Amino acid sequence: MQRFDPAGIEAKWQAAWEAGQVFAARRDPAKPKYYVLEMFPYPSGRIHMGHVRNYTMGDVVARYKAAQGFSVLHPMGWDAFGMPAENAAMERGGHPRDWTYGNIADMRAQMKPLGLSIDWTREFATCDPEYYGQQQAMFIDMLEAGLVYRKNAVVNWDPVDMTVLANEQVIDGKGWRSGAEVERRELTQWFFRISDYSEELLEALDGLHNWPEKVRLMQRNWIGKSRGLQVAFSTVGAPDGFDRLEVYTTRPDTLMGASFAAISPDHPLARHLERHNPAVAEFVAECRRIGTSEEALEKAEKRGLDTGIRVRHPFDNAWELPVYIANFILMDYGTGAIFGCPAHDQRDLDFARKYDLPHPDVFVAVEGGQPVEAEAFVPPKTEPVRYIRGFAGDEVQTGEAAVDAAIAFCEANGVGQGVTNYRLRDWGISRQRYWGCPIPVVHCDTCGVVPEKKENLPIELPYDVSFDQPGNPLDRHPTWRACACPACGQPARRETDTMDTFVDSSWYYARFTSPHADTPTDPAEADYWMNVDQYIGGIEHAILHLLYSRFFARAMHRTGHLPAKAIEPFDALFTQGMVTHEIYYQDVSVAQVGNQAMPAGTTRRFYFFPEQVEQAQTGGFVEKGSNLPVQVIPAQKMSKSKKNVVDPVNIIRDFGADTARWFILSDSPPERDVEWTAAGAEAAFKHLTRVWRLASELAEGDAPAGPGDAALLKAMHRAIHEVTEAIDGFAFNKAIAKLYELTNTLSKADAGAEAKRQVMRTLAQLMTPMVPHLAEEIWAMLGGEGLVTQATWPKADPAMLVEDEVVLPIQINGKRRSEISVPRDMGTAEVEKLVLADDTVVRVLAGSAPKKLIVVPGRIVNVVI
RNA sequence: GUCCGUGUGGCGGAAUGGUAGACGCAUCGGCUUUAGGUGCCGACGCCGCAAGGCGUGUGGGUUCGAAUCCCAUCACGGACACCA
Repeated sequence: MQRFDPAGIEAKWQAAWEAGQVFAARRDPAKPKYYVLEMFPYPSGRIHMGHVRNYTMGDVVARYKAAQGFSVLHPMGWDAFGMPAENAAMERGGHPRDWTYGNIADMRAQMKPLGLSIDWTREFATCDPEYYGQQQAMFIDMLEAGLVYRKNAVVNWDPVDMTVLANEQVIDGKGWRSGAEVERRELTQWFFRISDYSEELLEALDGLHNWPEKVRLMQRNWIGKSRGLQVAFSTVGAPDGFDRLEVYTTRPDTLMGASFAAISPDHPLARHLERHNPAVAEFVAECRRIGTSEEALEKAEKRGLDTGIRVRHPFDNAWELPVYIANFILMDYGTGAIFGCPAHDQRDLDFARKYDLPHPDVFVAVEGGQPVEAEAFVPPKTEPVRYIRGFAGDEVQTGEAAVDAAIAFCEANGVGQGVTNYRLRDWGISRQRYWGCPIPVVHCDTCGVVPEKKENLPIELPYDVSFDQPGNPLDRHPTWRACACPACGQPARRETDTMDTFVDSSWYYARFTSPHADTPTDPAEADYWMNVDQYIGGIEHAILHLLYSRFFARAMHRTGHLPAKAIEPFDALFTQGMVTHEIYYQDVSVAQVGNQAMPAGTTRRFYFFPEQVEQAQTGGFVEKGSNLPVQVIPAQKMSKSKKNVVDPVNIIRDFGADTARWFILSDSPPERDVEWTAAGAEAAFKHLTRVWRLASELAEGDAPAGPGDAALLKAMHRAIHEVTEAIDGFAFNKAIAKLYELTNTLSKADAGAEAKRQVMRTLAQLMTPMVPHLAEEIWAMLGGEGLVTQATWPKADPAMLVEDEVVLPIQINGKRRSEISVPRDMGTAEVEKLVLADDTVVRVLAGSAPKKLIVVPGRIVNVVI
């Protein structure tokens, strides 16, 4: 007999699919459509197991929907702009464009052997001028629609490299290359008015029923709608023009517990003081060294500087509070100024302790008033508390009601007004980098900032740039900046900032519907294919990418590039877990590092790739060859620096794509992390080999009927039902478990060859979404018609799914002690009679009657004694 | 620090208010094979000779009944706006 030969089988069937153009998406008004999309990859150069997992899941859905009669769109492209290409150019020479397109070619070649049902004719990269030219056109439309504007914003500035740093490039407040202390610097930048859509983006979340609840919750918190009070404090001893300080608070009920006010280092008052007071200048400069990320600000030690300025409490002119500049106040949230209530806010309390400020209580717990000691008393907003310094005397209220009352009271007394505030900030898209989509505007001395004419698009990146010095090569280019003003025709200069790569990925899903149209989208195509019916990707994109895409779809609708139904572009979202692997290492003692002697006991850690180690007889792992033991760290996300990576190319070479697909789907639920293990991959291969062998044997057998035909067919219908249900519910691991069961049942069945062949063909159909090559091979072996890829999904016969007898477990006080077998539809009274006659029940009751007898028909019985 | 998740045998997991551990891996026993890191058959949560008891991170609660719902707590992971 022949051997199972995945390499031969896979090449053969991929060629057959290609020849039949089986995966070309066709607009067919007679059919329902289904658009499956996986988050497109960044072309780093190699595919990794995370890609294999993501695209295999999408492929299961795409193939399953096609079998159910949908006209399926399943495209692939490349998120191709970004910093790694520039870093590669700086480190190894070469050009970002060559590096990127080279990587795309490599990755496409690595991906194709997976046998994904992708329509490759729609492929594009975001760095194709054809793509980013349309993006520039939309930028101009958005500018004209008032969705784009310029304002000053802070960036991380590396004073040695003289370049802007991404947050990722700031490590412990220092530039990653230069090691210099990072400064904050203000630049004029381009922004999208996403905050205009705060309320709409928030409300529309309620309609996204097929998104994970956790993602909707994260977006809700990110948008951060809050109702609060904006209140003006009058100042004492402030410079001219600063006689009032506007403060925003979400807890106006604690206004009577104020003990200080604090402003952001970027607040106009701080800016003013900075110019006139060296102590303030020094402190503010120190604050700016923390960087721009919210995370860094929150984690930094809370510090403040007393400005000497005082503000009067709005309810008591004689009550003065000191004004601090504090490093933890964000200029972008509220008014950039707060009042501190240490008694009821932990951060304020820490601050008050540090600077020896009072902390008067406003409320106490209803039962047993608790004084503020080590911790601030912060009850949830819904818990009632007794106000001891409220606006209306002693009263018991929840925080929520007290906030409303406080706002009403302040408004009535002319002290401030209730305002709704959002945490969501406008989207800054300017990047001072080369490898991105040029922002299509022109700076003219006469006309100011003018959008480029659409007929001049795309504004293409120049190829002749150098990366031998830091900063944006577009700024240094000898000729690229020079252009004519689109308004007056006089000599003018191009904008040299490029767009955030998140812009590129905010509309690629729409472009896939008409990838080569000479407008951003083709209305007929977009109308047919949108929305994405199922979007699949990593949870790390839960907020930014998905929120930006939701905004961008609305902007595209407003500028006429998408139909109204597409303003929520992703009908269903699935967030997959990561692929992890154990880490192998040895700690080796070293006497010296470089030419420096190290103290005794100093060790260096060396990591090993999985293929460099093997399991020893003792159960531990050893390095191949040397047989020296290696230590093992439990599985973590695959990462090159820890060498816990497995190259999909090697797995496909050794076992075939079907094995890689089968294993990565089988071992964990899709939303959770999956650990790649060599043993698991081998087991998957063995199972597929077994299925193939079973099919080969059946292909040759004769066809007498057998006594077990009926039972086998019943098992088949049950499997059809269960596998279909599991795939619908994105439970691919369960679908595979059911396929194992059917395989086992089939191989042991006491049935005739004809029935077995029928079940094997159905098994092949059910396996098609996961292991399409093996399924085609079996289908062909057993005389299936055409390609199994194009066969209609099998249907379970409902009559075959019902069991006549059911086993009812009998619990005694909730613990299972016995069971009875009864006809499926037996009445409760009769079941009770049988239960009370059960040996175990009789013995335990010992003559007395049960306190209660609960019968859940068809499920369970509980006897309470 | 803030927001959001996850936690079940030796391991991945199944069961989402009703028999905890489906299915797979590992392990152990048996059979086949010239041989096998092959194939097939069987056992397999923990304690216990057994009867039986215990058991879903930890502590409490709701319920006839809790892995599942609620409260608290611990551990691990993701996001934090210029990584993609």
